[in-house]
Amino acid sequence: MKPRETPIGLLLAQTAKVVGQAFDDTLAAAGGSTSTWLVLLALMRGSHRTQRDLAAEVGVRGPTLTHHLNGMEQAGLLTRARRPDNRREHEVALTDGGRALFHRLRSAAAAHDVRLRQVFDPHELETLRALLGRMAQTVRPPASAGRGLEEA
Amino acid sequence: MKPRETPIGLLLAQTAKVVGQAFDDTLAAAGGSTSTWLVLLALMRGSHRTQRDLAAEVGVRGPTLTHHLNGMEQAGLLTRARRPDNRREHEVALTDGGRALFHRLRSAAAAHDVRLRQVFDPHELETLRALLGRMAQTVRPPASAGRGLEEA
DNA sequence: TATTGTTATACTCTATAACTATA
DNA sequence: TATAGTTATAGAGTATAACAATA
Repeated sequence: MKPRETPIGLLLAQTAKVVGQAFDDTLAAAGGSTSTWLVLLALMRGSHRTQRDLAAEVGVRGPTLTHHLNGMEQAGLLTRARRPDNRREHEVALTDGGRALFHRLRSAAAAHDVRLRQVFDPHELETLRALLGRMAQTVRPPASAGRGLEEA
Repeated sequence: MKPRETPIGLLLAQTAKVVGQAFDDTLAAAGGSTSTWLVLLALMRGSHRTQRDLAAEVGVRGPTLTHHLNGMEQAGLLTRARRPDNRREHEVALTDGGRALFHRLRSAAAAHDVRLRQVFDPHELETLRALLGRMAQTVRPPASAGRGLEEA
């Protein structure tokens, strides 16, 4: 009876749990959270127009984004206003406070990343990136790849 | 201006999110969930005596474990009874239904793992294991390692 | 008193369904 | 009607504080 290796999926899940928790803690200490960080990051990138785009970028559904935006707006991090040219669409704009938090969280996230990187040499880091990238694509084929799993 | 690489922490978080979601879906399709799976796994391992041990093994606090055990007991997956020798401690025992679900989820998890493994050769898999292991230890030093970060 | 576990309560993140406002 | 976003509601997972039971 060979001593079964931990399934790679379980190992990844466990790793993600502790690493993710550590990341949460880091951001919390800087006055934020992972979801706030992801929203701020997407807003700063600016590669969106509608909240739908934004939600997709953050990786959540519309109501979930609305939920986060509500909290962030109340915290004075951003404002929402209907676009004059198409009043269905809402323009989400960061306030100075929002930008300030972004920078603080970015520093915290960067410091966290430095810690993570410290145990890897550049080659390992690249290897890890590549492997994680392939793993992600394994479970989530890049959008327009066709499903072809159950439909054969 | 170099086009900043995605921080490794963020990449790991994103990967974990999609891979974890896929794993959840897999288990849900088999009639379970990740937390149920982790509890079943720990129970089958049997390397615990008290619920405290069990909670630690699963990676949650006491009340969270109680919460899950409540649901699983109601679902007929397990029973709880005070130990005669020390009535403070509760013996958690899987029912036939619990064991059946364990096997079903194990199959589902195994199938999921096969999919994940398909994109890696054995060497890559070993590399990935090693890198993930070191990453986990970076943020969560193995228990009795001493903290020595803020206390220098 | 110390240990084991539960109850009460609450928070975060997420989602679906139904709704409003606009086009 | 179709699209953008919000509201209402719910559920899963987690936690802390206070409690009960047992030793």
